[in-house]
Amino acid sequence: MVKAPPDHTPMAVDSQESSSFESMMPITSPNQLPIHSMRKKIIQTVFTNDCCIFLGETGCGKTTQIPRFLYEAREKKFKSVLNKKPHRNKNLICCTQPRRVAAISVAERVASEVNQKCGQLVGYSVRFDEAVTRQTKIKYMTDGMLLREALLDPNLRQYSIIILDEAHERTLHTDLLFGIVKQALEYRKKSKKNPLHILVMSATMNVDLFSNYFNQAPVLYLQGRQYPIDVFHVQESQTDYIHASLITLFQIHRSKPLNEGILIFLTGQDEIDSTCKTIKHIVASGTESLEPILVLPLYANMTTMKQMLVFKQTPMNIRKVIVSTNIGETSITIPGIRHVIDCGCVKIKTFNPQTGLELLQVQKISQAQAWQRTGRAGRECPGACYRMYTEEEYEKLAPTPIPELLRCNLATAALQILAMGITNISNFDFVSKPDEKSIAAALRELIYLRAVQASNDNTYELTDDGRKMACFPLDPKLSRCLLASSDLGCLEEMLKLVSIMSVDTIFLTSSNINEKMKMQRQKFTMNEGDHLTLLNVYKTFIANKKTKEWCQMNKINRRNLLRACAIRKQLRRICVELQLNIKSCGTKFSSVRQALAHGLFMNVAEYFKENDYRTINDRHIVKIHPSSVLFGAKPSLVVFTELIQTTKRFIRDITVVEPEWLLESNPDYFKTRLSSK
DNA sequence: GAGCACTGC
Repeated sequence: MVKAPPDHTPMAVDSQESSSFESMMPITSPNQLPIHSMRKKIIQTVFTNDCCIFLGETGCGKTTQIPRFLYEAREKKFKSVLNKKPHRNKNLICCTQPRRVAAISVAERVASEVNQKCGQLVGYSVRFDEAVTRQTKIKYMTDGMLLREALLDPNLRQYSIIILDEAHERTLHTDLLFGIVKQALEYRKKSKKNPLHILVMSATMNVDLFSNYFNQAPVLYLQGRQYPIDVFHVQESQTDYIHASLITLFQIHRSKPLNEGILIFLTGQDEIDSTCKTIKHIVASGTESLEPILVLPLYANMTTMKQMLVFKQTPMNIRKVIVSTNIGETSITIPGIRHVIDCGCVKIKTFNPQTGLELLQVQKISQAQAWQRTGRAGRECPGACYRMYTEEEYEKLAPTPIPELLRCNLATAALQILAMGITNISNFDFVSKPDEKSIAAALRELIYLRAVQASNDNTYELTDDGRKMACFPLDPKLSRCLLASSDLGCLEEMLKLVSIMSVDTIFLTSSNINEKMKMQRQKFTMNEGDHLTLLNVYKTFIANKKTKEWCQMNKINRRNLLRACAIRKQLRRICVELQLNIKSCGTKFSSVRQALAHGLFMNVAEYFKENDYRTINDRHIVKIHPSSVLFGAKPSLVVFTELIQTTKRFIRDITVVEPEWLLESNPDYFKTRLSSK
């Protein structure tokens, strides 16, 4: 059953998979896909095994075609044997995706291929959006959505086939699902009715890891359709990848036809904005007569309108150059790209459980990521990739990125695992097991938050509050804030605040942030700190009918604020279900700050000296982030949402608190820690 | 007086 892996040649990619924007591209008839020649083998492998692994690069059509194959094969079998269809709304086939847009757009595509509307036979389910009816048999969903369902039914009984797609990305949710579906598989095998089949789909890496995890599950290799991509490495190691990228860019620009688009991968907003400026400057300076270039930045914290510019067709006599973060790696597919320039680096957040510090830093990419970037050059036709690192340097890169589960705070994951009735986290069957210290740190945090209590033998159980906290799609610290605000009579305010804290920054930032903009911002400033300031923005946004004009005038990211509104609605519904005390405190904001202190009491810093603060928990010396409204002020005691190290250690989103609040809410914790009093 | 990558429930 196992075939030899294909050569690791440049990947081929087409428009069959991922991203909502691809519907703009010409659709290839699915019958042309090479995967159809393997149909029989695919069906046989899935139905004769509990679990199997399919490997295939993007573009082999596995995401769109395989669920359909399996559905059709099963229908045929049922019709011939029983002459009737399986039960309604059971025996679903689901296929998980790490991203919402992928789940939705693939579902829409497959629905149209069977000449139906989305939500009939083929549907999707993502947060805030669902197209599923009683007729639905094939359901595309985000991995996080299936994880939510697993909290209600850990055995996932409405599914007969579960496909974990894009498993190589090793997202937190997919990794947790590995353990959950494995357990469900064993349970359903024992119960002997309603058998479950698991299918893991991945790019060509981690084969042994996945196969071994599922007791030597068989592996099937799927051939992709390949557009060749030429890969070039620099001859000598580069110290300045931006400079190297610029030189490469202009070499391509001088020698290649203008209709061939160029995609440059860099690491962050500042770097991208300044590089775009430099490119424009070089072209405009006219020291060398160059053909015109349209330079467009691309990163997540831009308005949707600005992001959409990269999809626009460029006139024939202008070169399109996109300078992007790794949002351009998987999330957004840009048409017309023939050349990729890869700086070899990525900005990534890591968490150190020992120190509780989050680090946001530039790191080298993995080999897998290098190929993912390379693949972006050949989505429509042959292309080229220019790597700003030597071949030797490439060989030294880690083969795959570190799974998210191994580099994040595990508190939320631990709470979810406990909520599914698994009392010993260390016994949870992780694909890649996190450090015992990380698990211990997460449990300690949950105990402090009174979500969990230790019973004997290394086992833990949820408290009543913990069960409630697990219902919220939030960091447990924020769930605690909600419960506290219910007691303090300010849940309405906290719902708004927690929702804003769940989205990216609502302020538009750019390098040309001017004084006028700062003045606009100051209108919202509350002296008690950033949290009440954010709440103020939210309220003013609502009072101004959520209009685009108001957002533009105040340099507010409307997309993120609207998202916060949707989150608030969802959280409020959960509060109603949990019968919390939904009240407003009016203008008595001190209760909001007190409720914040109840959830964020592990994030407290006291004034130390000059511009330095010291955290109560681990005695780190930190500074107030310049984006804070309290920057420059020196309150003696604050709580903060986030402690992150970039160039320095910063605390972000800060509120002034009173020592009494802390002592009253968690006397044991603070008795020994607070130096004042 | 610095400047946050990307997902997801």
